[in-house]
Formats: sequence, C-alpha cells, structure tokens
Amino acid sequence: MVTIKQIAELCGVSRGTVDRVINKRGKVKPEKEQLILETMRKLNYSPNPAGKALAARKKQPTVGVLIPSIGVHFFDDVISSMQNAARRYASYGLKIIWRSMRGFDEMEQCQLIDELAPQVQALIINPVNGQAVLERLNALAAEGLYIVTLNNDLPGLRRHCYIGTDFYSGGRTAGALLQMIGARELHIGILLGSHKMLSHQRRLEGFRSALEERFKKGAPGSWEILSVQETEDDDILAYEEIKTLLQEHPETNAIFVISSGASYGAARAVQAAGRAGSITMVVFDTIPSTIRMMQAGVIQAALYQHPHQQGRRAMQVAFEYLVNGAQPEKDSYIMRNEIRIPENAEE
Amino acid sequence: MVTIKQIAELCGVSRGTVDRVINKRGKVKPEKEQLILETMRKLNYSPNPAGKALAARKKQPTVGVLIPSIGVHFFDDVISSMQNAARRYASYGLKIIWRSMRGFDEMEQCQLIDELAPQVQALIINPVNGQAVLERLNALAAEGLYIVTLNNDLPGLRRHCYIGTDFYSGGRTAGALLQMIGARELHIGILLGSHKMLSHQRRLEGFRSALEERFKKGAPGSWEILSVQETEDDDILAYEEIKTLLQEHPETNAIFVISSGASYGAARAVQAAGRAGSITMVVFDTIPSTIRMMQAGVIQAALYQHPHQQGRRAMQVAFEYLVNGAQPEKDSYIMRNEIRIPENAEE
DNA sequence: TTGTACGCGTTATCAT
DNA sequence: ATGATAACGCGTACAA
Repeated sequence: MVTIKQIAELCGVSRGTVDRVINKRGKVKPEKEQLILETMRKLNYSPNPAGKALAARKKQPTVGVLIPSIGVHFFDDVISSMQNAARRYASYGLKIIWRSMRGFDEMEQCQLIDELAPQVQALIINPVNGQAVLERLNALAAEGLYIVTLNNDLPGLRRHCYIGTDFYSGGRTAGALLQMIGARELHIGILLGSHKMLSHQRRLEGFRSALEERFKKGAPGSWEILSVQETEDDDILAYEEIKTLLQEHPETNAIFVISSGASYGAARAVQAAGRAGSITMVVFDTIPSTIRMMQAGVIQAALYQHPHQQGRRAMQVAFEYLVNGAQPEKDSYIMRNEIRIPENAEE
Repeated sequence: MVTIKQIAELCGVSRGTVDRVINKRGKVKPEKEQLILETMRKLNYSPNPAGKALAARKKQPTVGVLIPSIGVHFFDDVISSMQNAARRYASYGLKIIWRSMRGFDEMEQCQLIDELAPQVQALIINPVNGQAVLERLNALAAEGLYIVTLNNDLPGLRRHCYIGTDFYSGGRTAGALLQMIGARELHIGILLGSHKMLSHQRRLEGFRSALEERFKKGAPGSWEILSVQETEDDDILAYEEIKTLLQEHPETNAIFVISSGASYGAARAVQAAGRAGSITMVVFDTIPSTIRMMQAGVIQAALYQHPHQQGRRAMQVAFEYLVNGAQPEKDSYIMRNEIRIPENAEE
C-alpha cells in the first residue's frame, strides 16, 4: 500500500504539503495540489487506519451511549454486544460513557443528552419520539457531534448513521409465517405496545399487507383480525387481555405479539386456558422467556432482529469515525428479520 | 489505557525490557520479570492493536485463500464478503493471494496448497476430505502456518480456527420447518449431493431426528421418506430425478434439497409437473435462482447459512492474527441456520 | 507557501 | 542482562 511519504517523494514535495491537501487545510499552490491529487488517485492511496488510530489517541476519543433500556429485554443483547465491542476498542484508547433510563420520557432523555454532550464527540442513542429530542440532537449535530441512532430513526433528524430493522418487513414476515404455519381459517388476536409507537404501527401494517397478499394470491382459507390491544409492554396487562380475548372469542387460533414486552404474559394466558399448541403464537424477539415458551410448545416462532449485530455495528461505526476518521459505507444499516423456531433458537 | 512505556517507567526499567517479558524472549532478571508481570496484571495492560498493526507492516503479512468455489454458487456470497474485507484490510498493508478450483480433487488441492504455502503466513481454506490434504496441512501447521478452515472441518486437522455452520442443526431446522409448513401426511423426496459428503449426511440425520421428535411429541399426522437420491450437485440430474420421483410416487407432497447445487433443477421439475405450490419445497441456501423460485411460489422456504458473515469472519480472524497478533476469541465460529421465506429473503 | 520535527504504541536491532 | 534508538503511517504545531 502506498503511504503519504511515498506520495510526497513522487511529487517532490514534503509530507506536510501532502497532508494539507488530504485534509483540505489549504495553503498549497494550486498546481502542486493538482499534481498531488492526481498521483493519489493514480496510486489509489488510502490512509492506513493504524496510523490514524495511533494519532487519534491524543484527542481522547469518547462516545456516549444513551438507551432507554431499563426493563426492555430486547436491549439486553444489544447492550451486551456493545460492551463486548467497547472492550475491544478500549485497547485503542476509546472511552465510553454509558447512560440508561427507564421508560420513554422526552424531557428525561433531553436532560441526559445535555449531560453527555460536552463529554463526548459521538453519541449512540435510541431516540425517544418527540420534538424536544429532535431539536436538541439537531443542534448538537450542527455543532459537530457525531450521531448514531439505534432502532428508531426520527424523521427530520440529521443523524450520521442509523442502525435498526425494517419494521414493515418484520410485520410482513410475521404475517406470511402465520399464513404458512397457522390454521387455514385464521382468527387472530394482536397485542402491541402502544398505537403511538411508530415501529409497532408499521409492523402491524406489514403484517396485514402480507396476509392480504398471500390470500389474494390464492392461499387456501381465510383470515380475520379479532382485536388489536395495547399492552404498554406489560406482561400482566398482556396476560389479562389474552385471557379476556379467549373468553370472548373462543374461536381465536392465532396470536401475534408485536413487542417482546408482552409475549411472556400472552403465552402464560394461552397456557392457562389450556390452549397451548392449538393456538399458533408468533412473537417478536428471542428473549429468554420466549425461548422457554418455544421449547414448551406454547410459542411456535419468534422473529429475531439481530440485536447482537445491531450493538456491534453501532459501536463499530462510532469507533471508525472517531479513531480511524472513516465514514461508514452506508447511511443506514438495516438488519434482517429472521425466523426462529425451537430447532434453530437454542444457544 | 496503559502502555508499555508507562509500565516501564513504573517498574524503573526500559521499554525494551518490558517488551522482552511480554514476548517471552528471555534475558530478563527473574525478579524484574515478576515485577513487570505483576504491574501489567494490576494495571490490566492490553496492547494497542494500532501500534502492533503499524509494526507488523514490515513482515509483509500475506494470507492465502483456497476455495473449491468454481460452479458452487453458495461460495459466491462468501467470496464477495471476503473480497470486501480484503479491501478494507489492504489499507493496513495486508496482502491476499486468491486461488480457486473446480470440483473436489484431493491431489489438485494439495498442489495448490504447496504453491501457496511458501508465499503466505496464513491460509483460509475449504479443505477437501482426504488423507493427503489432512497430512499436508498438519505438516504446514507444525511449521508455523496459521490455518483457518471454512465450511468443512476435517477430523484430526490441527487448524487454528474453524468457521462454518452446524450441519446437524441445519437439518433439524429444515425438518421442523417442513413439519410446520407442510401437509399433515408428509410424503418426502430428498436430494443430496453425495452420500460421501459428511455435511450432507449430517443434515439428513438432523432432518430425520427433528421429524421423528416432533411427531413423537404429538404433532398430528405422519411422515415417510420416499427416496434419497444423489445429484452430484448437478441441476440436470436433479431435474430428471424429481421428474421420475413424481411419476413413480404421485403422492409426493414434500421435497427437501440438501445442497444448493440441485435446488433449481428440482424446482423446475416440480414446475414442469404442474405441482408448484402443492408440493412443499425446502432447500438450502438463498442463491439467486432459489430466491426467484421462492418468489414464483415453487420453493416455500430456504435455509440461509450466513455466507457473508462466514467470509467476513474468516478474513477477520486471519487479519487479526497476522496484523494485530491476536488469537480469535473462539476456537470455532458456528453460524446459525436461518429460515428465509419470500417475505424476508428480498434484497 | 512550504518543510521539519515530534508523538502516538509496538517491534526489532544494536550497543553496552 | 539491559537500555537506547530507529522504524512503521499519520496528524499537527511550529519554524522558515
């Protein structure tokens, strides 16, 4: 690989001049600049990340992590992988400041953002929906903060990179799966966290679209949605709601749980009603309780959102920006929604 | 993070002495060695990979890649990801020598190994089954060559790291899936590449075990395997075999294709017999022709072996050994067998 | 406008 | 047995 030094020698200038061209610091004669750019292009120069990393240490590169993860089991795996990556990157001199919170209060998140911002050059955040957060983050981005959003991409937010899944496609996959593994005449109960959560809404839309499409294309049978209930991601609420549903609609033979915070409660209600196995349950995320319920034959399938990859990738993007001075290849990294059944969910 | 320099100052010795302790080069007074080891442990010293990478350049680190990939579409994605990783690592000064071959001839692979060995310090290889290859590689490993095996792990081979999938678990997942999405009374035709291929055999065993288990546990219905045919990974052969099967056993309502080299041929035969959709097809790998056949409703599901992750990881392991002087965290990286249906297979 | 010199952490060589 | 010193590639402060 070609180095700055070699470029400099070839162009008959000093290393410093080449560097000024590369980092656009000006104060270089136009004709020399042209020559340097040309030979760089010709020799396909690309900076050695190791050199950059070494030099970057002086800046004390620090990234802040802010996730409303308390009580949300989906984030457990995301965070464990982020910590893993953080350990590796620590040997390069990268520092991390961790902040978590419970619930989705906009003002609380703003406060934590303000606390982190002066200490870090990059921020990995699962942003709460809301105008205040949006404005706060956009202001900081304008001041030069590097922002990576995780699992929720606020419209209008000028973040540098987004990492998450395609909610609509996740819903479609769930719907198609239910058509494949469920009864011919589907009577479906649905639980979501809240109608206000954009991600849950999109999943529901995708779910409907896939079912509609498959039956329109000639899949035998029929489908109907009996109810769509909000659970606030609470297992007890979910338990009660499914209990009521099964009483009022004994014909229920399929349940779709859109967020992991309700799947255990729903599964327990199905079990309690003696309907385990005769009701097809499709849920999101393979948290430990879900895996147990799959092995027990209560939940038939779960959608896996690659939490580990999400965490690893988020850290990597922040690391490469701060330490290697590199932009990510893509503006957003969208993980696939995978299908897990007992046979391929085991650890 | 703490550096060698800091350790040296704290112990009142020079950097060279600390280095000699770290790399076990001897010539250090026992009491000083103890002191240095102790403070390293106490301060939790871990070497900065950037420094190592910079110093490693002088050794001209080079890795050889040897895959019998010609005509095997599964490897297309593996190799594309390896090339991607290679591009990134090239900026660190890592060189790659690529070799591919057609078919699985033992002697041909030995010859290519001998050609590569003197030029490289690490080798990424999909080893052909056979005694000659085994001995050749073990001899080279003893001489200090770093060996990463990909997608096939020869018993008795002293490789440093293996990257691949769990074939048995892949078969189990396929069997369970067929039970879930197929007819109640399953009449199954199976295609595999060759009975001699260990991986295909293991998948078949897993397939049988999952079906047996599920029906024993109370799944309604029954299952039988009508035939297990070898295809030599040839689509034309597969086409003819499925054609014959459907004539001789019109009751066939499920087909399991164990290797991607036969799935297109099998799908075409199902189409030609006018049985698309009424026969449940489960195959391995999401190569382009398989995705098309899924979208056309001929193949219902495919098992995805994370080819991209496999390629990326193999390169990463070789890179980190040669450039960062680091051993991988695990002795083997086993990718999961994912389930893909049309709704989550689209690009 | 341009060149020089130092530091980042590691490895390796050469004196002592 | 030990210490000093020169690379490796890059960023930057400072001198010319």
